[in-house]
Amino acid sequence: MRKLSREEWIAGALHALSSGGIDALRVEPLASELGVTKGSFYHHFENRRELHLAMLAEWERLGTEQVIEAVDESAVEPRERLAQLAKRAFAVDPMVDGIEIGIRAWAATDPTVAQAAERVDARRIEYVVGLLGELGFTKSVATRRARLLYRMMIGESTWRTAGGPASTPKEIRDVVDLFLSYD
Amino acid sequence: MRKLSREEWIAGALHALSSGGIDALRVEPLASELGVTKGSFYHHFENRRELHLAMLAEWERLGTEQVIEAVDESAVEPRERLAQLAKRAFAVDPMVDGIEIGIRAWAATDPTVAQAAERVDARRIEYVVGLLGELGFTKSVATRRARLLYRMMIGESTWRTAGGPASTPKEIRDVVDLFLSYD
DNA sequence: CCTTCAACATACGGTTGCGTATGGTGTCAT
DNA sequence: ATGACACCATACGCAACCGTATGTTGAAGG
Repeated sequence: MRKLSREEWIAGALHALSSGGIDALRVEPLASELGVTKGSFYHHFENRRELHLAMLAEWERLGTEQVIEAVDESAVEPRERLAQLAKRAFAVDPMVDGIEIGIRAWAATDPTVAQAAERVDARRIEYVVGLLGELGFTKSVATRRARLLYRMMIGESTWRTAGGPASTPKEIRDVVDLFLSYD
Repeated sequence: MRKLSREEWIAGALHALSSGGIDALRVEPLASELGVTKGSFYHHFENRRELHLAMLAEWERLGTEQVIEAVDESAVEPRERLAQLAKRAFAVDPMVDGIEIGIRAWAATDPTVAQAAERVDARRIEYVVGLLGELGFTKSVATRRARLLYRMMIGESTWRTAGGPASTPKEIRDVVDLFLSYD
């Protein structure tokens, strides 16, 4: 009899979300994939909603603080931190891409998810604005540029999920350079 | 007894896709929303798959040729045509946004959809590359810039669907200007 | 060794939705 | 008016899945 933790259920659920969307996340198939029955699920969670909220919280943590901390520790120069961030954001990881678009498609029908996505977006953009500020951009230009850059990063995720080829290193450099050119 | 055409079913299906994703597109609820029963559906379509393919074909048509024709007819100057395209791409239309992200989330699990999305993306980018070429960019720069711009447009759709605020006119102008600056 | 409890299995009722079979209704041409 | 046909309603069997109720197992503590 296999024993699972609540965290393993959440990880498995995020994997399911990534590869099939929130509606493909069904308790019984997921249990089957994890090698148990739904008896296990309803021991760890009240219902599907509770799992959904736990997934959302986990995504919010993984997609903001964890990334920001890693980038901050990678370099001191804002120019280099921006490059590191771009490298991460444009990194090919179908799992991460799938979760990202899965959450955003989900947000279209669930206000709670939409609010979480807005918080994540705001936090990420705020970080990029900070970097651009350190690089000498005015607040207003930095904000506009950060929003542009962020949209492009989301676009990259969405694009790759739909089967498109990833951006090349040359293209990524082009992005950063383009966004660092003054008005 | 209300009478529907096949086209009305497709339009209704695209609406359902837009507001709930492909998994929320169920025959019986959709029939109910259209004021008929599923007897009507199975008269016009063999099964759900046939509806899916019809939706895909309709999206492919609406999202490429129809837009390109409209833009081409709107102006002769490539600079103006690019502005028109940006205006359209960044226009706030929850229905269009929803369909776009719905298709792309769907593409993650259905190879046929992924292929259609790739065709659409290629066709759209090809058009932008043509515009940038007319503006004096070299083929390679034009291609890179077009891909950047296109990712940003997808990002805009995805962003808005998740509840984010639309780009302001000033931001849109900033995008076009930024992308027209030479290397 | 025996209790206890966390972790899981199993069985069940209820709902939703797919696809089929068959019957009804309005419209049009002959 | 009467077939013929396009369009739709209704009823059915079937499968997937949710959540609950209840039984089972294995390990840790006394």
